[in-house]
Amino acid sequence: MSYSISEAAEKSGISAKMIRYYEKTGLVPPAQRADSGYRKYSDKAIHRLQFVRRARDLGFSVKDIEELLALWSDQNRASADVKKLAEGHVHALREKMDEIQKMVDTLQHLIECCHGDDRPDCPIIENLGHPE
Amino acid sequence: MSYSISEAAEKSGISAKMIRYYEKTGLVPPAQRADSGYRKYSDKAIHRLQFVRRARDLGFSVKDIEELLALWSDQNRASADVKKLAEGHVHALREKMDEIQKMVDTLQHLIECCHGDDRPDCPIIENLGHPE
DNA sequence: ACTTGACCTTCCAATCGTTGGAAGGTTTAT
DNA sequence: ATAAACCTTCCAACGATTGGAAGGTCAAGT
Repeated sequence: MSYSISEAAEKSGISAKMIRYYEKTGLVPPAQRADSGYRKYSDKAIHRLQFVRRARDLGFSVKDIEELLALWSDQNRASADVKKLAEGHVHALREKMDEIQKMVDTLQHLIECCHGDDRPDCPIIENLGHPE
Repeated sequence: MSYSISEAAEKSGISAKMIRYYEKTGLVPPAQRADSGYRKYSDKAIHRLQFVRRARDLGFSVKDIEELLALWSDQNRASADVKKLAEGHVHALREKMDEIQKMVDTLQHLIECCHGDDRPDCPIIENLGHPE
């Protein structure tokens, strides 16, 4: 049994556009083709796409996913390698969160200080103009 | 007194590349020019760049900064308009944080379940392959 | 006066992940 | 036969930033 690209898109949650893009950039192997030139996808190929989708949902970069796919299909992998990759990613995510948290803290403080009425006086604008 | 683009970059914390880009896209008005064609920046122009820098540090998009700059130079602004803009931005930041937090939670759980040794068994890879 | 190095200019390309559209071919159903 | 719903490739845009190439200008040292 094999599926068209739009069926593969539906089953994997990755748009047809992105499936073609992932193929072009080598993240997934070239799809088989029907006589018409249409791509067709086996269950295995779709499973691979689902793996990619899941990894992207967890925020992994395409580059990371390349490594994850290699580890996935490597029966002799060391789980330590997977763990290291995941830990690095979590670390990056935490840094991004901290960064955003700092922004939110600052903004929230300014927002609370702003009366938010018709008058022009505004601690938010003032802070942007003259941060201390 | 006026400054070169690299001096403006140093004083504002925005790279010369980006200053030119901001000018091209209309975020900041075209800089004055010396006879040589070199851009020159007044204290006021640099102040404007600092405003932009500060707003970007708080994560505002260039589009938002356009509005903030307009409000900044509008003596008749309503602080409510500034507040609304800031609140919208904080809301978006919080959503992004929540998204990342969910990723971190999932990943952290998987990482804790992974023994991380030479053996191939790995709950992280398994989850990517068969999420439940 | 001349050279050197540090600056400046514009223009074009790449990054990352994704979406959009155009122009054209194929399949499917009426 | 025809229309709708697919599919193909190719090219462009998003947002913010960086990089480089090719060439002009400035300031200092000799």
